[in-house]
Amino acid sequence: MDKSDQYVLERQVGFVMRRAVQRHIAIFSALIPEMTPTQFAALAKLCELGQTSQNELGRLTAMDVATIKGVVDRLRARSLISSALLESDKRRLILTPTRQGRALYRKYALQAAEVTRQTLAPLDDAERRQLLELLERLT
Amino acid sequence: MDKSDQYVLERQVGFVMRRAVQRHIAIFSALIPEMTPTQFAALAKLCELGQTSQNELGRLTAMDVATIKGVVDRLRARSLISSALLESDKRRLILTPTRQGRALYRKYALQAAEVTRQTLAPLDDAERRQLLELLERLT
DNA sequence: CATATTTTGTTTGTGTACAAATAGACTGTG
DNA sequence: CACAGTCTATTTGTACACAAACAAAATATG
Repeated sequence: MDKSDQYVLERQVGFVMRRAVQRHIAIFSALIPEMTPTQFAALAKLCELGQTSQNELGRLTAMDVATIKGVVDRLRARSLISSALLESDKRRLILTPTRQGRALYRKYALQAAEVTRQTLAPLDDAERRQLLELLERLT
Repeated sequence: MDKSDQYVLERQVGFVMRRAVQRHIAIFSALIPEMTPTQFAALAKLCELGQTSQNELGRLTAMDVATIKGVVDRLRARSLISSALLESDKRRLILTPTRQGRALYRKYALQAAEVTRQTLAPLDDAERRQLLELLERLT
């Protein structure tokens, strides 16, 4: 038996997750064409907190420093968030959602929950809970 | 109650899957630093088939035309695959793994299966099967 | 057989995602 | 106080990922 018989692409978690993510993103952009999942995650977390540093926002949304910078730059370019250096610690870039940012978040919060619902539509309630629980344990 | 109460980032499938994928990719690149998961998927599928067109390889590995082109270009630049126009249908770019490509695939096939094992390590056997089954149904 | 349609591939542009290098600001300890 | 180490942010470079527009080749259909 060949060593490579152990490996079947379609049975690898990485491949299956990648496809599930692709479908999820397609559903997201159909329901919320105005922004990407990543941008919405950052905006949502910032609205929830009211205010944080760019670095902490990155940690809370699971984005590394370079990634969160790009996301923040694009949100700021659209006037959805504003930024200012913190006086008491000049390393920190403090972010705040603007009025438009908060409005956009409110506008899409229900839609965003609907994205999760549609993504999980092929599963029943118990299966949905199980999937989320299992995925969380992979973290 | 605020509309946005419906939305908690940490409970959205998209967010949880994204983090699970991040961990998976970290495990992959620790065990197989020589190539990316995407490159390995393309090489593996091509070795399995022996030969296909770029377009079909993209479909089988769930990559769109622009993505598979980039992946193929990089694999070819490393002499892991070769390409030639098909005489009987000059639209098609037929890909074949080189000897080095096949050798590299054989070298890492077991490791790639191990990546899946380590990724699923927090789960027991029944849970692993369940997770894969549930994820597949989201496709 | 002529042309409308489909298929394959390329190109361009935008947006994650992460590693590694750099710089400036803070903190802790001697 | 000095300064080594840490933290925050930026920059650069590479690699997916997908939409949209395009060109060339093949196929279908009238």
